[in-house]
Formats: sequence, C-alpha cells, structure tokens
Amino acid sequence: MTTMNKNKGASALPLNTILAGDCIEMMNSLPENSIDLIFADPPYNLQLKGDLHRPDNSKVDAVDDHWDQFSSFAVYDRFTRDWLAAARRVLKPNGALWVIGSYHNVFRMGAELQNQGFWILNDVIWRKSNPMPNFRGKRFTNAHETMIWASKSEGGKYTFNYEALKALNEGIQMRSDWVLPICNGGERLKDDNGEKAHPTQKPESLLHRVLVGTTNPGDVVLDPFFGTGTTGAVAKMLGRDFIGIEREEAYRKVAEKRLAATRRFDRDALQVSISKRAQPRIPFGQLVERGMLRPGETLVNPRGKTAKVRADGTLIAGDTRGSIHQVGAALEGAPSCNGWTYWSIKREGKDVPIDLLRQQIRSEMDH
Amino acid sequence: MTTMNKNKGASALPLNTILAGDCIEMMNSLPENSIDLIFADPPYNLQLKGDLHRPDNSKVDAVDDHWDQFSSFAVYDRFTRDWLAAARRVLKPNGALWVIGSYHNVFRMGAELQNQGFWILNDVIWRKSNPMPNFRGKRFTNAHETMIWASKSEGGKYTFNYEALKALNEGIQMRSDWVLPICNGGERLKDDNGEKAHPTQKPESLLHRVLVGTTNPGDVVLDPFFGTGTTGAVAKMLGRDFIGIEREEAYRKVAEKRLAATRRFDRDALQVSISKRAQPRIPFGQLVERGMLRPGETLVNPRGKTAKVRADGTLIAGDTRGSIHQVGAALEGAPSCNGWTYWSIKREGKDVPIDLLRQQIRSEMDH
DNA sequence: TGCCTACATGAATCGGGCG
DNA sequence: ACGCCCGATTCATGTAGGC
Repeated sequence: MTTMNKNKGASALPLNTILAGDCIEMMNSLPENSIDLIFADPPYNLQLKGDLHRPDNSKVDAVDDHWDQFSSFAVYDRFTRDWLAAARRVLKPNGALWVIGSYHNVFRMGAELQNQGFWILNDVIWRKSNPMPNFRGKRFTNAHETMIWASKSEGGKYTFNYEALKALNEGIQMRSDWVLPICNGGERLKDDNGEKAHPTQKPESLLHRVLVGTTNPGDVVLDPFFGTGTTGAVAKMLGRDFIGIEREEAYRKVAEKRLAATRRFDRDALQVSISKRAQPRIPFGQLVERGMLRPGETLVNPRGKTAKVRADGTLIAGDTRGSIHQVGAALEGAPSCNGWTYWSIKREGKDVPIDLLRQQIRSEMDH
Repeated sequence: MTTMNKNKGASALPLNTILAGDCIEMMNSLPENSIDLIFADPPYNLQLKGDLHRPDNSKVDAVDDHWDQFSSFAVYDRFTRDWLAAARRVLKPNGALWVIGSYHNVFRMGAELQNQGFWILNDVIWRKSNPMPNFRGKRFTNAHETMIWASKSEGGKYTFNYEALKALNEGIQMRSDWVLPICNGGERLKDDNGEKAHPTQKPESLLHRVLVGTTNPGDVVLDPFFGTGTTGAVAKMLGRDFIGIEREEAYRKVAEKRLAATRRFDRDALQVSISKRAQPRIPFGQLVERGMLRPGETLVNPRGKTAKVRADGTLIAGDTRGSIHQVGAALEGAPSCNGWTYWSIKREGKDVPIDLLRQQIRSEMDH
C-alpha cells in the first residue's frame, strides 16, 4: 500500500502507511515542511488515562499518594510542547493543524500552540447530537468537544474550501459549531472479543468535514495519534494521502484491516464546488479586443448612470477614468467595487450584466 | 442602594454597588473568602489589524477600544494571572467562577485557572443563533463563545441547581451547549448619542441561566469586568446580591441607570430565557458526511433520470451541478424544486425518497 | 392598523496575484 | 519584498418607513 515520492516536494514520504512507534520520534524521522494537514487527537489527560508517556518513552507514574496537580500539568504540558513542536517541523509553511480535545486538555493545547506561533483560524465545536447523559446530575451534560484549526503561522495561506462547505450546509456558510452524532452502530469498530476496539473512536463524518473543507485531493494528511484510523480511512475515501502514527499494536491491527476494506470514492464524486477565486482571470480589456464590446459603447450602473468604454478597456464617466472597478467605486463613493457585477450593457432592450460576457469567454476556454 | 453586612460571614461587603477602579486593586480591598460566585468577562485581546467591510461596502464597527489592547501574549498572561489570583482570594472555599472568552483568549485563561488550582466543572458553549457572518469567506462563521465553569478547588461543594436547569430546558437535562441570541433590540443599551453604550454587552438570557443554575437567592455575585452591568441586573432580578467593578466611568453611568430601573423578578427576563425548540434544519450534505449516502452514489428523479452525489453534498447531472433543489429545478425547467421529495435512491430494489433519510436524522435528534 | 420592503448591525485575529 | 489593483464576499434580527 505504500506509495513513495508521489507528492511534489516530499522526498521519501511513507504515504498511506501506519508507522509504529512514538509519535514524536516518528515525526522527527519525516522530512521537514512536507505535510499539508495534521489532524491530532492526543490523549486528553493523564489523570483519566494513566497511559501518558514522556518523549523518552518512559511511562509517567500517574498513581501518587501525594497527588500534585501542578506537577502533573507540567508533565502534560511538556508532552504537548514536544509533540506540537515535532508536528510544526514537518508541516509545510502553508499547512494547517487541527487538534481535538475536551476541557481537560484543550486549554493547555490551545495556549501552547499559540506560544509556538501557530495562528488560530477558528475554534470549532463538535456538538454531539447523542451524548452520554450526566448520570449523577452534578454538572451539565458534557455534550461537545472542542477542535482548534490553526495555520502554521500568521499569514500562512491555508486551504479553505468555502464553497464546498457552504454546499454541505445547503447554501449557508458553515458555522463554527458542527452538530454530528458520536460514533456508534456499525461504524464503531469491535475487537475480537466484541468489545469496542478503541475508547474514543471519532466519527467519519467529523473527518469528512475537516478534510473536504481544509484539504485538496492529493494532499498529505498526517495523524500522529492514529488509533483505529478514522483519519486515514476518510482520507483514502476522499483521495487524499495519509500517514498514520500509532504506538499500540492492537490499534494498528484494527486500523490496517479497516483501511484494507476502505475504497476511494470515484473521481467525479471527489470534485467539489470551487470558489470563483479559483477561476481563470479575464481582463475586461479582452471583451473589447474580442469585439464583444466596442470602444465608445455605453455601460450602465444599477442606478442608470452611464460610462463609456474606451479602446484600452478603461471606462470614462464624466471626469472619472479608470478600470470598471475603479469607476464603479468612485461613482458609489465606496472603498471598492466589483465592476463585473456592477455594470450592464443594453442588448435587445434589456440590461445584460457584463459578467455574462465574461462567463461566455470562460466557457469557451473549457472546450 | 448599598446594603452592608447582609450576607452571613461577609464583613462589610459593598453589596449591590459598582466599585470604580482597577478590578485587581478593588478585589484586593474586599475580604477574602466572601464571594459565592464570580462571573468574569475580561478583554479578549482581539488583535484586529485593518478595517473590515461587509459585501455591501459598509464598515464593520470593530472592537478597537483601548482596554482591549495588549502588546503581547506575555502581557496578557500576566494580566490574566493577576486578576484570577485576586478573584481566587475573595472566593469562598465552596464558591465558583465563570469566565467567558473567544479563541483569542480562552485557552490562555483556561490553562491559567487550572494552574492556580481552580477545578473545571464544565466548559459551556454559547451558540449564537444570530452571529455576524464571515464576510470574506475565509473561515468558519465565528458563531459561538466559550465559557468555563470552575470550582475554587477540586472537591469544592459548588452550587448546581439541576432540577431548575432541567425545567428551563423543557424537562431535558441541560447540556453544555446553550443556544441563545446575541444582545440586540431593546435590550441593547444606547448612549446619549444613540450609539451602543458598550461594544460587547452580554444578553441577560445568558446570565439568567448562569445565575439560576449555579447560585441561590441571597448569594453574593461578583463581576470584576462589570461593563454596563448585565450581571448585576440579572442578579437583582433573581434576588441575588451583586458587586460590580468597572474602570470606565461611561460604562458605570449606564450601568447605574440600568440597575435603578431594574426590578426583582422581572417576568419579561424570565420569558427571554426560555428558548423555543424549532424543527432543526438538516442540510443534504449531512447525509453524505454521515455515510447514509456515499459520494458517487446515484439518485433518481420521478422520470428515471439520474444524478450523482458529490463529496460536498452537491449533485451532478450531465453539465448541471448544484444542490438537490437546484439540479431538480434545472431538470424540470422549473423555477424551484423541493429536492427532498424529488430525488430517490434505490434501496433493496425499491425507490426510497431521500426525505426518509432526513426524517431518520431528525428522529435520532429527538432522543 | 397592518403588511411589505429597505436598511442597519453584531467580540472579526476575514486577499491574492502579478509586475 | 513590496505595491498596485483586481474583484470576491453575509445571516439573522430588529427597526423604520411607505403604502
């Protein structure tokens, strides 16, 4: 299943495999600046889990009669600092990071990733439609988990498929709170004894939204706490490459089996709604060059004011000259203006937006 | 309005007043172990850069007040450490703390309050029913804020009115995510110029739920960042005593006026807090994310024409792409189409309308 | 009065490509 | 690296005003 060297600029990445071992060591063995997206679901808290390991692989002794809360936070913070630093090293400059956690650990992770220079883009709430109730009635039902989405640095050109996410949400822009069910039923993996294979298996729906929204097909997605491989399975279905790291053999075995049974969706289905920004750029002057508009012809704005087209693709309206955008902005007294949608032309008695002419050129370019 | 010495064990507390000055100094002037609940809405340290305009070119009125400016994370952290320590000193051993923040500051606050020995009971998400959109389409709509509820120490006997909260939630256990509208309309306080008196006034419904759920009548509630006094107003309505601290005279003046007009047990305030349970909107994309439909699967219309499902929840039929409604309308040459009833899927040889899958999700959400 | 439309606005870390 | 300039981008509410 391993595919070497498929990804541009990444030398010898062990694509679509699960690496066995400590995530910090394994990440340090990967080339720097090679990963597009990291999704990390680290252990939430050593108090609850008791299976936290230091970077040197020694086990943290969680059972202590003189329970010292501060020192245990210090150990968890060191672990967080080290794995985040390793993750940061392998991430491409325009890469991004997702972490997920609960109130036990997410504040410490969030503060540390800010300290390391990650730039938070959103915190996203996974609102569980079917959480476990609070049986003792002593607190609020813990009905959500928190994710943090961050670019490697301020100014990083992260991937955000705005239109695809908007489509997933039936035409309304996607919010920072996601209502999704927890993983159960047939999706919940069982071990040989019929017990759940992993205590905190994440639902595929969650990773679907993460990967559709913040990666492109062919991107390399790294999950340093792979568990039973939800990240890898969804990446494979969506035509992304993955690298998993998992220290527990039992989880790796379940994940391998799962991935072998996972199929990629067909190519057409992987196409998502693309943003207008990604479409080829058409200079307005091309409409004049191509004779779709004649120099001297008159454009009209929504309020009936007119401007005249000049041979070089600029407009003139009274004393104002400039591009379709500049003249539009000037007439509106606005800081900016999209001239394509602002101006129209009279054709057969009707006002036709000039954007239609641009669409015509674009569709010709497709053939 | 001042009532001295009303509260058992609290000597000379300036109850039901607004203290003018720095919150750390003012808290240090209060007796230790005297406060039942602290609600703190500190500056978020937003770090905004340039101006932001809406698509209609109007300018967004940003939070650029001097009190939200910090020169670095280190400076903000010191501020957080100091006010939390002062808050901790005045809190009774069985007292509790609420803080509210956004991703800009909440991780740092959460980590610091854990460091100081506060014991987190829940993080609670305020899901805004009417948030401001993301105008540039570069991120998820920032549709929530995060609150942290913590006792002074592990083992503290905090107040939690389980049954009252359950009653507020129509008989269902209260969850850690609260859907409430932002503060606007008549509740939003204006200054003498008719401008909003405070850029970040919190809704009374939020404080209503906090105070009903985690205080008892007669408790002393301290708000070290009082602003225009939402905490005080709701405390007064609900028969709790409050102490406010506010540095800015303009805010104190508005708050004094507001409190003078506030009456205990205001029936209207109780009304707003009860949210209606609307039929949840299910985007078609959620069927794809949840694996009920796979990308690449085929839908069929009443006349046997087919369309293919894509990963972002759009359909493709020939050259036509778009939502289930758009593609349906295009095939019918109709202005609109209800895709939910128009499209079916083959299941066990039969055509099953996709609306059945939607109903399945809705019934799951009822539980 | 009532209905309809237009307008205002909210804790926001809100470009990118080419020269 | 920097500057210019194209051109993409909004949801839910409350209020005001017209008819």
